[in-house]
Amino acid sequence: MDAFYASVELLRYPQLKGLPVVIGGGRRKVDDALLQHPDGSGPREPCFIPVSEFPLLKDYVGRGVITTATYPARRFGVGSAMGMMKAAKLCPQAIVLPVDFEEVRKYSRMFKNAITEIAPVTQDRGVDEVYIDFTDVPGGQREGGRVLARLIQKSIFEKTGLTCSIGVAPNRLLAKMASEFNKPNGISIVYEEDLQSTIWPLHVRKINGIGPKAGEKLARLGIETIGQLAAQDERWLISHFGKSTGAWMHRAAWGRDDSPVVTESEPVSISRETTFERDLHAVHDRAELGRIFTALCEQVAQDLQRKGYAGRTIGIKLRYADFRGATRDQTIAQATQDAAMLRRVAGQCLKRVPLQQRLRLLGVRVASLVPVAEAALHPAAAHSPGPAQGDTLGLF
DNA sequence: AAGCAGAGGTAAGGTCTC
DNA sequence: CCAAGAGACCTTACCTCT
Repeated sequence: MDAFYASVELLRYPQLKGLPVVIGGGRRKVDDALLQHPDGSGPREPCFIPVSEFPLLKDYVGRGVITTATYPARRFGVGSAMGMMKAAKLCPQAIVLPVDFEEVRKYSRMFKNAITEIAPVTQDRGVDEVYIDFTDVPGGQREGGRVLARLIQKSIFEKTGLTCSIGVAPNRLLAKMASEFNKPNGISIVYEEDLQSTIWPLHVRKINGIGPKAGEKLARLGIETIGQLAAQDERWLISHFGKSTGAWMHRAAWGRDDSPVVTESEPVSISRETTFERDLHAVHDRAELGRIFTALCEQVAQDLQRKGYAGRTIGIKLRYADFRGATRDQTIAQATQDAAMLRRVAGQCLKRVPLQQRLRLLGVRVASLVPVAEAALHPAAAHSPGPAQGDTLGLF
């Protein structure tokens, strides 16, 4: 989907079309003040709110990053994952809106439903992306897939008012790259024969899976383009990147990918984490950290119950003020989805980590998940959470 | 008794993606 | 004075069992 989070907001506030808008930053839901009449006469229609009343990036205070920027904002150099303060310097006049996850999920379901009505074999890749298997869709091979891609774009637009970009290729690896070639609202077809002409000139970072670290390491080895990567001996790549990654890199550079479109999958872990508004100290801010910690455990427990899972491996994650991180986890005998149990075990994990430095982030994670069928029928069973956890939380 | 190989689990850290 | 949140997967190390 094109600038998904931002495009969803533009449906609600069409007066912002064509303007630089960024989504991200705060933890707020919808900006309540915006939706109320300044004279206090009650709520008003979002589409009638004058552009001049929207909050601007230059007035933003606090932590956070950009989740999505509209294309007009991107022309100022603003983009996903950029710190808000840096973005404010590049484009102070941009309008800022918080993420509305509920709304985003609603449109995510809508566009995915539009796709599966046409092509039933799909694999989720987050809220705004899917892989689609064209193989057995009637007409899926016409014009290399362009006809079907156009049909899908049309259906998504009719049902949601949103645009997307589609890449069609013999496998997922190449399709993903192809989808980047014609944004926004574009279609790109890549054939096997296009490997040398279209793929090899691209930078290695365009391969889905080669991130900043591998990109840097390849650069240090004198490899910039995918073609140069393809020219390397597989054994040499393995010697530098390990058996699995090295072999994969070699295959990827040659456009080879036989991974299937996986339609169903079980989650591996469920977690919640939060960055504090200011860095907190385990001793000095003990009470506040304790509250946040408990709330995280309760949220994870709620997520587990809602999704019907229990887990045996309970862990914490923290980030110090200097951005170094640490994780600890512990596996227990019996899978749980109980907030008090999570808090007890996570509290034990916390004791195993140095807490002299201030913290900026705390997270709670549950893994080794097992489905719990009854969870939906008996949510939050009212059994006693056990004795107070005061001692296990002594550090807080 | 000591050594080794392979499988599987646990733990910690890191990388990558949207 | 910066750098979110959720989740998947990989590597390495260590331990246990066979």
